[in-house]
Amino acid sequence: MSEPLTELAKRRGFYFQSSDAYGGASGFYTYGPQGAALKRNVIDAWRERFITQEGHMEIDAPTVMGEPVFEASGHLDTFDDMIIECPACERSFRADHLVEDETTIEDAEAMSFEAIEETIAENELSCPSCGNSLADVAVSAFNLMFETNIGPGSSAPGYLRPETAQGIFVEFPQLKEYARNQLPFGVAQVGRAYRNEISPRRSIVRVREFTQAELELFIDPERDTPSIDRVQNVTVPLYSATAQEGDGEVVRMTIGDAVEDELVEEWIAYYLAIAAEWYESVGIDMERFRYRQHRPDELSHYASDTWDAEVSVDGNWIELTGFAYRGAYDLTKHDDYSNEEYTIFRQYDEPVTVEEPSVDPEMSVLGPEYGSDAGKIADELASLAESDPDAFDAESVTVTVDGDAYTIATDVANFSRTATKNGEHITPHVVEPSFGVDRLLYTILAHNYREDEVEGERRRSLSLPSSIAPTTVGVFPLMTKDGLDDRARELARKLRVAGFTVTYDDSGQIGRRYRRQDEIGTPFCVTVDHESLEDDTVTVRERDTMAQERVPVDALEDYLTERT
RNA sequence: GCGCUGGUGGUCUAGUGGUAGGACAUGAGCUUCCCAAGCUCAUAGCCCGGGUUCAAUUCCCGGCCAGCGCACCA
Repeated sequence: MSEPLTELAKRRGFYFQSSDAYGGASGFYTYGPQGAALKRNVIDAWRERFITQEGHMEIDAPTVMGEPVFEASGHLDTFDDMIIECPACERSFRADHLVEDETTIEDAEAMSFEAIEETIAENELSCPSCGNSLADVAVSAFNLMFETNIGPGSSAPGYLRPETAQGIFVEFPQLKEYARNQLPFGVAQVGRAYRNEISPRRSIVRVREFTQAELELFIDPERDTPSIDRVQNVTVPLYSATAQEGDGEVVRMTIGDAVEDELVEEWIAYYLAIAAEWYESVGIDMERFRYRQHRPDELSHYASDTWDAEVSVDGNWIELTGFAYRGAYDLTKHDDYSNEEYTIFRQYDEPVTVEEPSVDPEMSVLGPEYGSDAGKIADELASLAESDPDAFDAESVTVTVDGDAYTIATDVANFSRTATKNGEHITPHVVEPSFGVDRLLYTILAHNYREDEVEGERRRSLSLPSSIAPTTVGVFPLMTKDGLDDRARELARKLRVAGFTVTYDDSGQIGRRYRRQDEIGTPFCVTVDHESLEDDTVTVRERDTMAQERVPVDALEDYLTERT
């Protein structure tokens, strides 16, 4: 499997088990110097493509939020699983799924623990695995969210966010101001999220603390369309839901055709296109890459179309990114649960006049005249305008408050049969590409890991793209004498000033130093030798081909810039 | 969470009821060399807790961690 990679990752400082000195903590990893640099470079590349080039904005929200946020988002329910464990075979199952599968109840998730237990007992449900009766077996809770308390005591429970997205949705009312109330606009966030996974697996592929890079694009579903024309010729490998059900296979087709055939929702399609190009640029092997559509049974209840970017590593497909059309779900929920409005005012091209009888009573008349009844009279006038607008054709109208009839002059009521509307409030729809950064790093390492033989010796290297390699250039003196090391140190300093990530190494034989850099994916090594002292040139050695080239020191910066 | 297998320097590993040996890597020195050469020296290890025992890294129990399967997750 991938032991050589895990071994290399630890030995060379990409990532390793966290707090090993205390026995380790399952599902937590520390990125070492190389890993942290690689991660930073990949995230920077992501920002450049998905934020800067798209003209979106980035925010940085807290990782802890209060319970009401997750009540609204649905995570408190959907991440709180009801588990039942069979006493005979000790397998555990989702109790709510069991009830849904075996009875006519369709929404067992909304039931209480007691109700689930009763239902299981009444229907004499048994273990799907061994058939043992599950009646009178207790249902226990397992919440995937890490819980904490905000402030002293337990009156204000909070949770570590299970996804970065809610930090964006929650702040929508403020964020829309920064977008000057104009759709579409995109808000991105790169940050940590936490899930108390039952069993973390496969080193950094499934962990309890991970980094997400998410983009939430807010659109007007009726007016906004993506620039498909700019990406229509991008070819992507699509594994559709229907293909998955039959014997279908991955089909390579252009984004233009995929949208034309209505295989992929057009906004999703746009992101599939730019993401495919981006994945390739950071070193994903596109021969081991596909976009897989969620089948209807795995779609989230709010998503109408979702595609995952998946890669094959060691023969297993792992998910890198989810591209989901989330509709109005998230904003509608927060609109309902909070005190704010999660809508955008969509202005009409032309103001429209609509039939909408209304009154605007002169309270400066009604108030002095009727005292404390004035408010109620105004309310009654409003109802009357709705129920019988024609009544206002007369000189006066009569309304009844608490059994007393009041006759009000029509012009005091300020009746109007029509209203002018300049627009309406709409709830934007959300398109969400959500990247798992740790899995991406794992894949980049796995897809670029090379083993070959050079003169009988095994050579291991990471063929990372220069743009994301932790170190860009290694600078070595051929020998530590005749001032070669001083010259090399000076060159290293100069290149650092020029903005390159440089490592200096004069330890041991030159070949050993090349190999060290090969293992951490450094694309270039520069060697200062005796010739350098005479004509100010150096040897540049390229990682993948091991080819060497003589380059004047003056031209070195340009040489490296062109190739990174 | 359940099951199986495992846990010895930074890495890979040998071995043992009387507290450990190698290789690689790393550091210093010699060598001064364009792809892990050689020599000398050095640094560094039995996952944690309990039990049995005169004595446990070794045997037993529990835990932690890892890989895999189931389940869970996307």
